[in-house]
Amino acid sequence: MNEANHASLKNLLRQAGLRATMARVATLAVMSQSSKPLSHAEVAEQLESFGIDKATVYRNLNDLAGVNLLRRAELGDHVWRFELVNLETHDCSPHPHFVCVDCGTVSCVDDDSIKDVDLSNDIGTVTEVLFRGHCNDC
Amino acid sequence: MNEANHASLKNLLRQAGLRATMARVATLAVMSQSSKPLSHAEVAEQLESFGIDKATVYRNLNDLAGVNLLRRAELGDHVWRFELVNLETHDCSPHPHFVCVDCGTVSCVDDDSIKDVDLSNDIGTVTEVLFRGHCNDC
DNA sequence: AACTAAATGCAAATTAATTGCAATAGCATT
DNA sequence: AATGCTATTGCAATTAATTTGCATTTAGTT
Repeated sequence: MNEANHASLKNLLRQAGLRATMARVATLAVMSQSSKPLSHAEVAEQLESFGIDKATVYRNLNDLAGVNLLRRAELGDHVWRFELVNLETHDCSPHPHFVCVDCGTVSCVDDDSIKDVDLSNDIGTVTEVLFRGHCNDC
Repeated sequence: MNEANHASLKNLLRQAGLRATMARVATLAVMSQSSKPLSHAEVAEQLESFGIDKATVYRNLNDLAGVNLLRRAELGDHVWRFELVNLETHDCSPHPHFVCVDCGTVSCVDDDSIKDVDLSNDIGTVTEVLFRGHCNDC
């Protein structure tokens, strides 16, 4: 990570009302480099090599989700996953996810054809759309 | 529970390819008397007074879900909930489900407009479509 | 009634997530 | 740059949900 990014991540944290600690900047950095939602454990694994404790990672992921820098999602496998909220658009609206039942990998589904679905049922208000199946790698 | 019910629950189990044990019949009986999805713990609590161990309840709930007598759902609070599948009305062909994160009730979504979605992504093969949200009653 | 595989009870193990507390590190202020 | 206050961290221990190992029991068959 370069200086500029580091500084901007610190600013993001401060603007959100959190102290810009090394562990939080590192957590945000990991999250911003991932294209898919990550579990607590996956983030912790990456950060433990920097000497950051997993309890700290857990607390920080929750803290960051608490100020809407991250989105916390439960994709049906009993593991919390986090993904970076789009910082430019600050678009907190969730998008569909695809969970592979074989390998557990989670992908974001950005296909526009799927987005309309959200509104087309008469049972209630849909807040989350989840697809399960076998990913192309499995 | 009367004789007739008891016998029919046993038949249900045998037809599904499971042994009709006392613990399983009792589990099905509890489930069939509930109008809401129940957690493992809630079912276990009721059955422990009959001397049925909670590990057995956990195993049986999963077994029953495995043969589609129950449906297992996850509402976002990290607790599995089980619901009796309505045998008369539940169409076993795959269709989307809607889970209310407030009351836990699972509804079948039959809206045709949703069915095409399954094929329209390029991440993998979708086998299950799940919507989460707030139902009209909540 | 006897047999055999499946199911059970009990206890212990896993896994994910959280918490208590003393030590440490941000950051505002001097 | 040093000071002080509080939030944050590291570490270990805990909780909660779920699962597993294994000896014993039981359902369904012969």
